[in-house]
Parts: sequence; structure tokens; C-alpha cells
Amino acid sequence: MAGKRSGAQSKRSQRTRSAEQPRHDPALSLERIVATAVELLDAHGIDGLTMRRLADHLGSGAMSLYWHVDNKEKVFDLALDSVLEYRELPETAQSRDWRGEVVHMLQDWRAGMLRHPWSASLLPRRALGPNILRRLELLSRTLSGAGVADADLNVAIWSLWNYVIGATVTRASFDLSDEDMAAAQQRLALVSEHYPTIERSRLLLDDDWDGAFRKGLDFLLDGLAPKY
Amino acid sequence: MAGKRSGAQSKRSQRTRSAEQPRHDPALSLERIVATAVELLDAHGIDGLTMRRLADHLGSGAMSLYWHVDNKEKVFDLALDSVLEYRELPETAQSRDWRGEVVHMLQDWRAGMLRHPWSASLLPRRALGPNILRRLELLSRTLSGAGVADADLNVAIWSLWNYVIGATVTRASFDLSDEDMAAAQQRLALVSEHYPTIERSRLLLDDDWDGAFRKGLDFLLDGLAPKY
DNA sequence: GAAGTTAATCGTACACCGTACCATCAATTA
DNA sequence: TAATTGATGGTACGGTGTACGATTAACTTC
Repeated sequence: MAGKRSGAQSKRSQRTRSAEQPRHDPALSLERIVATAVELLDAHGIDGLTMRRLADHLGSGAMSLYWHVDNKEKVFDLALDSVLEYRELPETAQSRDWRGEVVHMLQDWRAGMLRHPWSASLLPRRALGPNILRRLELLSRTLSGAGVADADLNVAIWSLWNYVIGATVTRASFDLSDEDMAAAQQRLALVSEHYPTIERSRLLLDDDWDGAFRKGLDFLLDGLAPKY
Repeated sequence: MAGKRSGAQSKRSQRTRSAEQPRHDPALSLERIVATAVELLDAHGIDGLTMRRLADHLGSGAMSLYWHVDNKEKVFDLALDSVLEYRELPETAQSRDWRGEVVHMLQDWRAGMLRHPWSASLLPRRALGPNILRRLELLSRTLSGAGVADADLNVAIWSLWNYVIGATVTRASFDLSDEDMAAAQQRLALVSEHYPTIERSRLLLDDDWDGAFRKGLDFLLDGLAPKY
């Protein structure tokens, strides 16, 4: 099988030879493609990204994309990963306040995905991109530095990961159109009837999502590392 | 706008008048449609469900489905919700061992979704179906009965929810084809190089997902309700 | 009975999708 | 100059969701 440029990451790239352009310089590039894909996803949602539309916005023909990208799935992969870049806190100053670091990174994680709600719905079906791995590595290092034993690291990381992903996916699923929101409101009427405890705790009405995320995260960290 | 049978839940149904058939009895029914959709999703994954194929398996024409269902999205909604039915533990015996109850229900939740991996990837974009609400109500009631104050209930529920959803979505995303698994293995080679801490803790290699889920859940419950 | 209404089914058609295949052209290399 | 390669894109194919309208069978009302 294999397309024209399958295998590793294709593209020209390193080859320090000289400061010459590859050939002319190509109209398309992976970077431009991914950036435009993210724009389209932001603007029109996950179903609003089609190869033809993407090509249009890039001023090229649809099939030209396929020289740079194996298929549409890859575009999704790249778009998702591009949203998950993370710049570390400027001054780590040697592991001081590990808890603050963890909270910061996880809040940033969530915030980054919520800025692009489609990313949450993309997540379930994709493997781990490099940026996710980088975040996991960072998290591991921080927890490890805080004294968490290697044997416990696994569970700790997964717990935090699960919490963040779940929170993000959930929050994103509530970012619905006004129409859907109206339907949801309507459903809440039924809720009060059949689900009294939910009603009493105002579970679905309280919209301080960020605060709830932070609080729950604190509880989880309490449970994970009561001794540190 | 509106299709022929929009509005509430359509269908004939209650009307206790007499034990007579609605008309003849229709070849199609919401129940049959949903059940078959779940079969197809189980067998061929999320992209394997098309209206035409669904109709074929039901022995009907594709457009016939649209009398019972507004559109394909609704089929997904119904399929997802149908997977999330829950039978309570037979003998609740008045709130004894609330923690055991919570763990049971959340494990069941996760297990149910993992039995139908497509359900996890469906979740992010759908609103709360009745069965999810029922589970949330149950969870609320149990925690409330265990003494959690109404003010804290909100955060507690969301934390548990987040954890379960995240764990399920993550686990499901690793249920990939053999081919994808091979690619993942290959990526692990790079991991060892660039992500030493991940490598050391064997984060991605340890596959005792169920155990990790249980342990992390315990940690979370420890943090949530240390005093109960 | 007849006539009208409604529940339910489905064939056809349309716009759009991802992408295989192949032709094309510009720049580089020989 | 000729050959090679990087990069682009037109056309076409098989598939999708579903709008529209025709069709039939059962029930309701006279």
C-alpha cells in the first residue's frame, strides 16, 4: 500500500547543507494545512472540516493536500496534537510547590482543549500524540520529584489524566448550540420531577465549572498524596 | 420545519384502552432499530453504521427509518443511552456500605461502556440521556445518604463522573486494531528515549487497567470523603 | 357499505463526501 | 539537453445522509 510520502514524517526538513529553499517554496506545507484545519474546526465544528473546504481556504485543489498528508484522519491527528502544545512554567526553581505545578499544567490542559471544543470529541479515537506524551512525561517528573514512588506513579498519573480528560470531555459536551441548550432546559423540567436529588444539589444548573474542576482536583490530589 | 413525528417521543404507546394492536403491527420499531444499531456498532465500529446498512439488516428500505427517527444523530443518541441501562444492586438494605455501592456502580458503568467501545467515542458530543441521569441520581442519593452535604454533593458527583468518563474514554482509545497497536509499539521505542520518566514507571506498558481504575477510584474517594 | 384520514413504508434523486488515478508542470540534477 | 523528482490538481467513482413524494394498509366517520 503506502502513499507517495508514507513512512516517517516525510517532508524535506533537516539537511543543513546550505540555506537554500527546497525547490521553489511550495504553496502548501504541513504547518499551513494544520493551522487552517484548526481555524476551520474552530469556526465550523468537527463536521465542518472537509478536504475540499480545507483546500479552498488554502487556495489549492483538494487532491494537493494528499501529497502532504496520508488521509483526513491524519489531519485530525495533527490538529489535535497542535492544540496540546505546552510551555512549561518559566521558573521551575527545582520542584518547589509541586502541587501548584501539577494544578497549573492540568488547568492549562483543560483550558487549551476547551478553547477548541472539537478537540475533546476528537480525543477518544486517537492515539497519543507527541504533545500529550510530553505532558505525561512532565507530570510524571513532577510527581516523581515530589516523592511519589515509582510503583504508585502509574496510578497517580492515570487518575489525574482520567480526571482531566473526563472533565474536559464533559464540559465540551455542554458547549452546545442554543437550540440544544433550549432542549436541555426543557429536559431539566423532567429532571426536577424524576431526579429529586440531582435537583436538590442543583447538579446541572450550577455553572461554575472551573471552580468545580479545581476543587475536585484538590480532592483527588488529597487522596493521591496525603503525606506529601 | 419538523419531520412527521417530531416533538415529544412520538410513537404510539400508552393509551390503556384495550389490548389491541396499534394498527397491524409495524415491521419497524424504535426498539428494533436501536437494538440492530447496537449490533452493527459492535460488529463494525462507529463508521460501520450507515442508514442503508441499518435498514438492510432490518429488512426494510433506508427511508423507512426516518419515520421512527429524526436523523442519524438520534440513532446514535438512542444507541448510547441503551448501553447505559443500570439495574440497581438487588438489596440496598438501607445505605449500608455506601462506598461499596458507589464503586460497584461506577465499575459497572465503565464495564458497560467498554463492552461497546464505540460508546466512549460517542459520549463527548451527546447530551445526557435518561439512563445517564438515572445513574447520576442514584449516585447523588447514595452519597447524600452517606452524609455528604448538599453543598459538596456537586463537586463530589462531578469528580466521580469525570474520573469514570476519562478512564473509559482513555481505555477505549487503546482498544485499537492490531495495526494501530503495532504503530503504538513502535512509538514506544521513541518514548523510552525522549520520555524517561514515563518509561521508568512503565506507564504505557502496564496493562492492568481494571486494577488501576479501582485504585485511583479509591484514592479519589479517600480525598472526597475522608471523614465518612 | 363508502369516503376520508392517518400510520407506515420505500424508490428516486440530490448534493456532498473521501480519495484513487493520472496528467501536468516547474525546478533540480545529470 | 534530457531525465528525474517535488508538488499540484482535474476528473471520476463509490459511498453517504436525507428531502420529496408516491404508495399501501388500516382505522375512523358517515
